[in-house]
Amino acid sequence: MKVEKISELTTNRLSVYLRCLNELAEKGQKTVSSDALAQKFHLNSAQIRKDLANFGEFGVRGVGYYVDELHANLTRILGLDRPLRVCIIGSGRLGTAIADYHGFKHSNFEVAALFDSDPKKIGKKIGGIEISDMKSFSALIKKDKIELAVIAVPAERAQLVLDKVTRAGIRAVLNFAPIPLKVSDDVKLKTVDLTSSLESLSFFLTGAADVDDGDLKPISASRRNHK
Amino acid sequence: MKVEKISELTTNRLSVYLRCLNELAEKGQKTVSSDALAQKFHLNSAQIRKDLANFGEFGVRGVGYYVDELHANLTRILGLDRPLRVCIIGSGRLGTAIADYHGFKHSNFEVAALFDSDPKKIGKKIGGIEISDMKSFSALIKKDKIELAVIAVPAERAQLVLDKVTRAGIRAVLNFAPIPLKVSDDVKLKTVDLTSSLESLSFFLTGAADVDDGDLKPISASRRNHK
DNA sequence: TGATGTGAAGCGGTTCACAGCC
DNA sequence: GGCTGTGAACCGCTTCACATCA
Repeated sequence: MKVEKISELTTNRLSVYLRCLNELAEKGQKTVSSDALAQKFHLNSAQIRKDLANFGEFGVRGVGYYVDELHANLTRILGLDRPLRVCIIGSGRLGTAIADYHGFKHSNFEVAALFDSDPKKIGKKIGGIEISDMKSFSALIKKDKIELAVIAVPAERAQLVLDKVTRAGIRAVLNFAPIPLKVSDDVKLKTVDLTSSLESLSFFLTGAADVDDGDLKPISASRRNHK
Repeated sequence: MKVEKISELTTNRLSVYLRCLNELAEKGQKTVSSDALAQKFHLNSAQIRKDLANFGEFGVRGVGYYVDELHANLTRILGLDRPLRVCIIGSGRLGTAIADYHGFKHSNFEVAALFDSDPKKIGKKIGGIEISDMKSFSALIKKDKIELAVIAVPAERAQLVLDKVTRAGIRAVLNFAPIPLKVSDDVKLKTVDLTSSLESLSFFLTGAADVDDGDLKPISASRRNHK
């Protein structure tokens, strides 16, 4: 097994497969075929087999994939076989909504810190987590061994925050600020741009577009980083 | 000018160009070249020219694009030249965060209604908008001429809500529930999957991946709808 | 001259079709 | 027989390169 270049399209799908396996395991199903999975997501079964084949031969010919085994493999492949601590920067509505997001529970994510620079917010608690001062950012990141950051601050401050995040040694960032950010080569940045998503939907309302099912396909806009 | 098939990748970029033109206009810049735009987003200038050429010849050879003119054209192309009313279904943290999202102000979006089915929440106000009962959904959608819906309810209820949205005549939906949804062919569904986004980032932390700049490229996972 | 608009080439991801194995 | 794994074909988006025009 050799890891070639894995595209983000693939990792996104792996994550979706994993969630599906969770459900199947709960239902007590032992095996699943690529075809059965494909039908759930309305994609091609070869796609699924190819995605998985990037990482090994997990299937059994004539049988399919063992649910538990594949679940364990996907969990390991995605790096979810250990707790991952996340911090959220920006304790406005969006930041606190994410801090509180129940969807993370099933994964191994733990929101370990919330930051803001507004003195009025610092010290308050959201879902059991106290909002910390951005001034202590770097120290807390190291102390709590935080590996992922979510940026939920206004666009104007996003670049500054990203730089601080990078300097603190964090290498994976989910950004909600709708602005092109420059990021160093060894940091992975993903941007979710809500306005852009809505505007794209608006375009489809104009009738100039076919309604194609855009799912498990590109979704939100984002900006390409510094090369 | 004939509208061919426009991909969602293109519409996402159009939205990003538009935001950039806003800034340029504020700065008082009169013209901009595809090359200058390309450098802002670190993408290819031919990409930008091709994106725009789908809709007409907006540029002037030897000069570039007139900022104001292109801004007006993009606004029209994206269907943002009239108010677009949006409703948000699910008044948890995520729903209310979106209702309050300042990023929508610059566009022509107006959050016209917030829905929930929890009697304890109905009647409360978020950012000046009262939370309405899901029971009056269809009636309110028609009365307020709402054209876009945002689904921010738990995964278990998402399909039911989507069906209701569709029956009410809404044809563009932004979904935050991390679950494959079936949708009728004439409705455009976009899914933003936060868990999947984070899990994808987690994969990059394992070191199995190159860090490529994934920006203005596929971002969040979502599921393909019913064909 | 300088920047657009665009056919053609290039590239990456998806689908097909079938060999291989349980 | 059934389903995986995979080379090859296919397809769509991106990039190149250049003709075109102010």
